[in-house]
Amino acid sequence: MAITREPLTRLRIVELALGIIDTEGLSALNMRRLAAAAGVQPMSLYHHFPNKDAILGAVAESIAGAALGDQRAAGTWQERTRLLFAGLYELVQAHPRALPLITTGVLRTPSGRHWMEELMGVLLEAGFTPDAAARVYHLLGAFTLGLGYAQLLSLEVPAETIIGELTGHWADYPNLLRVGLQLAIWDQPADFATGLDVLLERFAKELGEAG
Amino acid sequence: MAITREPLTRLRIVELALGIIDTEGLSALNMRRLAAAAGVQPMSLYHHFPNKDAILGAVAESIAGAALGDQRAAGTWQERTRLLFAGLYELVQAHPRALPLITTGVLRTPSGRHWMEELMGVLLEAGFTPDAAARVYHLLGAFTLGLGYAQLLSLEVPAETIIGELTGHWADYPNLLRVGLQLAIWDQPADFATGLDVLLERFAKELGEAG
DNA sequence: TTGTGCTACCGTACTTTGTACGCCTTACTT
DNA sequence: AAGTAAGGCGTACAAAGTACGGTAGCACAA
Repeated sequence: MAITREPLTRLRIVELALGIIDTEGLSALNMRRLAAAAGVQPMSLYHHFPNKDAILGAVAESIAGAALGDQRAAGTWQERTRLLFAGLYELVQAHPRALPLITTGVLRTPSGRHWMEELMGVLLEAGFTPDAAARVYHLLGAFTLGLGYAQLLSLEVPAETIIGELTGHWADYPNLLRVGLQLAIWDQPADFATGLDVLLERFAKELGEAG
Repeated sequence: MAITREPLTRLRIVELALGIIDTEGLSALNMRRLAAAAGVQPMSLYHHFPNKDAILGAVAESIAGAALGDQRAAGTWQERTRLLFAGLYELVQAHPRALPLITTGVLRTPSGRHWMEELMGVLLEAGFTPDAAARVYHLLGAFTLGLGYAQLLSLEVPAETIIGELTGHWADYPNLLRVGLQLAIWDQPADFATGLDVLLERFAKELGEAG
């Protein structure tokens, strides 16, 4: 009665990899660790992927597909844009530890390209010039990614660490002391919504003046 | 007549490391490469730093010191805040490839802490509650960092690569096609200024309503 | 002059991680 | 029954961080 383990597939490898990344971080993911999680010898992974990079790419694709899958909403261009970026934000929040992957990979996956195409469609249809549409994408994209990196940072360098480094020096930092733990407590989704609205409003005004 | 090379010092190691990071990227920096650049054997580096991480930390400190050194400006709180973030932005633009270091390290260096203390001083003095001050920092910080990561991305995945991946699929992406190269051409500093202004304006309004 | 100790630097070797290469087993086909 | 392809494995090597124990040159006291 042999122990029959789950068969190794691309999908299973990707799922396990994402699990490791989410719980232990990107740097904890290595081929031996991943193989062990799958109950298999390291070299077996290479039957399904040519190398580690390909696995990371597949992880990015998987994440992107799940969050950016089918975003086709109605409404004003503001509402539709907001929805598109809400999807991106969700992605970034769901897997902050995979962010470096997402940054370099998402827009190069089919789902990512679709998302981008959709966004450009919305903006051009609303009357933005190609130039202005690119600007909207750049600014909102940077803002959204930035929030993701802030999230990642708070995972990798917990507030206690920073506070620990400050003990004994509070006298030098009276204002930091006053703000204190507020720096660690953060209703990020609410702030994301605020920032997005403010920027969108600005773009709307520009559009009105130009159009 | 022996060839006398520059003596190895902490400063020299940091400068060489930053040079390698700036020109070849973080992943190109390893102890053997760094030693070779200094004209020295790898283990000699360990006389000046306990390990590689310490070198990276010193690089972060050096960068932070240069850009956030002494920022003590007069003016309205908006002007002072803008100046502080302009410094951060400058830092991020000057060494985009060192961004991952900066993200985890800058606020943990003396210069970074000073910057933070200064910022909190400006905001609290302006009448923001500690809570609101933290919010300003979070949002503007994420925005600024996000732009930095966008810069890094454009270095690591050049526009030609992405465009190359799209050839043959343009029919599927009519809107992307219309925007085309505009996506790669980006007056980022101008957009940084715009974004910063818009967000600051919003914070000013909130302050007015609350105060 | 000789010993003592300190600073800067180096050689060797071990560990971790990615992966090239080729073998083995299983299951299905003919 | 024999062939064959897919999936899995064992061995081995290269790149990179670094522990450990030197050595060489200099300063200075006895």
